[in-house]
Amino acid sequence: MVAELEGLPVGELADRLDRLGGPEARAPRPKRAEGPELPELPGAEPGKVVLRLAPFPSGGLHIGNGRMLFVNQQYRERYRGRLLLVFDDTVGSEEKRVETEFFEMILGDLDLAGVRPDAVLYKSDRISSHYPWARRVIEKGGAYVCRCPAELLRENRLHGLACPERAQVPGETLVEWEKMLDGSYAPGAAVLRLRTDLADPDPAFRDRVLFRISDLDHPRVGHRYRVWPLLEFSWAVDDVELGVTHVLRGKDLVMEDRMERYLWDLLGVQGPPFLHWGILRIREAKVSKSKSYAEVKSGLYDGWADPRTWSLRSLDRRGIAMEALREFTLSFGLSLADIEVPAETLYAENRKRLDASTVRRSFVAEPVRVEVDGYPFDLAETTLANHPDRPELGRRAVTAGPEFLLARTDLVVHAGHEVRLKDLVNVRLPADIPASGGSMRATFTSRPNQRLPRLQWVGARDAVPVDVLEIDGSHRRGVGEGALRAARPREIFQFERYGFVRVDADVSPGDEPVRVVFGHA
RNA sequence: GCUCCCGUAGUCUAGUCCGGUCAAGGAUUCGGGGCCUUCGACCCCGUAACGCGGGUUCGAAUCCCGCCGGGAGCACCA
Repeated sequence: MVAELEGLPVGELADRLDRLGGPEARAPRPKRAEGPELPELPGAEPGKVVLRLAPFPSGGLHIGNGRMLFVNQQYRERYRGRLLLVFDDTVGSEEKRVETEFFEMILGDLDLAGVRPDAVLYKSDRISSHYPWARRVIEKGGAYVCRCPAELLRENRLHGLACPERAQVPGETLVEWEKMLDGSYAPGAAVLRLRTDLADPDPAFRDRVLFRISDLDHPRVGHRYRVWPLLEFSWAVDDVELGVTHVLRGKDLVMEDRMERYLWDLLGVQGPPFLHWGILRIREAKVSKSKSYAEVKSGLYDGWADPRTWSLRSLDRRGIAMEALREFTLSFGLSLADIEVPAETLYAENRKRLDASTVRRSFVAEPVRVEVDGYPFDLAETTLANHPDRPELGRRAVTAGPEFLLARTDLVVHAGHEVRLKDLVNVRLPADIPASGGSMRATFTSRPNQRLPRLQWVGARDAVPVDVLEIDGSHRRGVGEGALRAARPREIFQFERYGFVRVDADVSPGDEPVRVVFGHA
């Protein structure tokens, strides 16, 4: 019997089942719900969770930082925990410098994102408390002072070779460590290295550097310290001293987990567990932080809110709600896979929020002037609904014909055919369409609504120039209906058949052109 | 090269730890239809996936082995 059934197509099997047990045997399967949002944190107790955000102040926050922001925020809310903002402002390097303006900027970005930390701390204030930990590690024989040049150190690490100083006993190391601190060594002349295992299969983990000497001027603490901890060591200290209960960070930092744990084991202290997520990229956002930085600094970009930066503030400027960004970001869970997502997914999330509440306006890009012969005199003006499905959003009066501005691209597509000026009248277009900025004539045909291609129009007598800043940083010139003269800063509109736009924050009523930023279709 | 991580439809994701209820769910995209005087929204329908090869098992997306593919790390940056 079984053998007979095997190999039958599914449909056939279903038929036989129906004959055997009827519909009862094939009850519709219950729909499974969507999965839970984020997994529980190991050992998390409500009210006792302490999380930390650790941005490096070398630029504004961008869309890629969103995951760190919203995941931490989400858990903080779930467990009613504390969220510490700890600026990871050790000196950095020549290429990666701490800059004063970014402390304020990041605070602003967090506020924009709706993330309000319970405390704001600076790593640069905590350096002196890292020194005793260094001593303890040295005393345990866990570290040595290495005077190899950086390149040699790197080379040796790759080949698993020890440098002569690796043989130091703690007493000797302590002496050398003091010399590092008292200025006997120049920057680059000596470092404190962890003693792991040079045969460790992971070359990245072999005798990593714990402290180095730098005399870069720090914007907050100046030259107060010349011996600076590296990220892994500083967090091994601070995650414990600040009472952090869970470390949630991107998987680019997994090796740092191992470093922290190694140090904790060495010193016999207990540290928090780590959770990671993979790298999230937006397909359209080829964000290179250093490129954005350079372009903003050089003035090529329109500041940190330039759409090309994909910074949080640029998304806000485009009318993308941080709440939509949060939903979007959280929808990826804590997957460790590296993913690339089209921006459309974010736009879809935003559109859901915007569509119902956003009023419609008429806008035409790169217009051609069209005079309609035989246009009805009584239709010099009309009123239009602010929203097609929501009468409660009201109506506005608009100036109509006989002179219109229409998009050249629309005209070209329908040249020689009859079209409908949306919500107004039907006209026949000639075969020849002039360049944008030119003028032409069309012929009125009828008034009733017909199933004709619909064209967006702006009445020429009351048109207002509009400048749309596009996502690629270019500016598109066009005209909008007169009602846009009253546009308020940061107001969001849907330009019908064009997309959602947001009025720039520094626009005053009456400004021409009206400057708006394109959000998405 | 070495180490670690990851491979479910076009793109994300749920399911994988604890094998059967997965004839694989959701989102987005795409296609078709409906409705509305937007190419938008909404409603309905549809296309479409367990990387490959072995093994264990009555039974594998799930466990084991091998391969292939992708990513990250190997800084005196964070």
